[in-house]
Amino acid sequence: MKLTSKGRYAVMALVDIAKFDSINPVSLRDISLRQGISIDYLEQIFSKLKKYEIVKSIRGIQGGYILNRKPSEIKLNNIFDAVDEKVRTVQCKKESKKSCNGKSTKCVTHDLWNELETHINTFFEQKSLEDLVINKESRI
Amino acid sequence: MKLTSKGRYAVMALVDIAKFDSINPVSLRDISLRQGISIDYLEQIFSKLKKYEIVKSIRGIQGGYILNRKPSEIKLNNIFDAVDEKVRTVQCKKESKKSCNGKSTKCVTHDLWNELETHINTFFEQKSLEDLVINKESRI
DNA sequence: GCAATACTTGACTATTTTAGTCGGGTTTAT
DNA sequence: ATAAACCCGACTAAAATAGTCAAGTATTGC
Repeated sequence: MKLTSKGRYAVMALVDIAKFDSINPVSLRDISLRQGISIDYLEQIFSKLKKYEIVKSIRGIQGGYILNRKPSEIKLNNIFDAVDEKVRTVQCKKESKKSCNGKSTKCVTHDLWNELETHINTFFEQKSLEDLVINKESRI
Repeated sequence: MKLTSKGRYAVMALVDIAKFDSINPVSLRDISLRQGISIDYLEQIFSKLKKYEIVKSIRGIQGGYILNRKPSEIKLNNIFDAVDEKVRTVQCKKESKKSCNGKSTKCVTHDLWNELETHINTFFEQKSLEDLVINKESRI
């Protein structure tokens, strides 16, 4: 069980924007410099964040990204959803399908994973970008 | 973010033992047949479970594994710890070390990951093997 | 004793995922 | 025009995962 860097970077980058400027767009170049993440990788990440309407892009010189909503309205689960970093509820293997998708006999662990997923998601749903920004005054 | 099959299999196998027999050892062969997990892979997993004293082994014919503690005393986090499936608190990269391990300026996300880790672990600490066995009466 | 069952150990391998890189665009302010 | 910046899709290296394989050792039942 692990958290991958894509989700981590997404959070870091968004916190960076939230802290740095709430009006003018922030360029990936600046985020890259401040956070030590390659621009190319950031582009991948922001492409997804944009698709999920978490950020808006402004093209051309002086362009960059701005948050599409208030930090308090951007929950961590939105961010993780956007970058495909979801808790993987493991589906049952082909061979054990017969014992799993029947009516009454499901995998023992099936419910457990669902419950766990709910639990973790609840945590993420309650945490917003604002919570992270408020907690840490320091410029990174 | 995901759960790997090693942890999943470990839980499945232990639930299997807990359900099947609390006195006589259960062989990996039987678990393999019931759960559809290869014996070789189960061996790897049980080697770790044994090291962590979650199960006891009985060698020779009619041998197998038995639980070392009552199902109510085997918590999920014990199991995941045993098979190395831990929540990975991502440590900060070398490049950004300077901004992270200083006194007051830590990664924004640093605290977040710690908090998340605690949260997930709490969930696992509260869930025992017994909870899983009770919930599901069906033989898998 | 010996055969069969089952655990023990460690090396090996294939597949998948992750974490990026790279190249060639398009848009827009100045 | 040109430089800054976003856009997009393909590619790749490294690491993790999910297993396999082989050569044991211990125990029991006959």
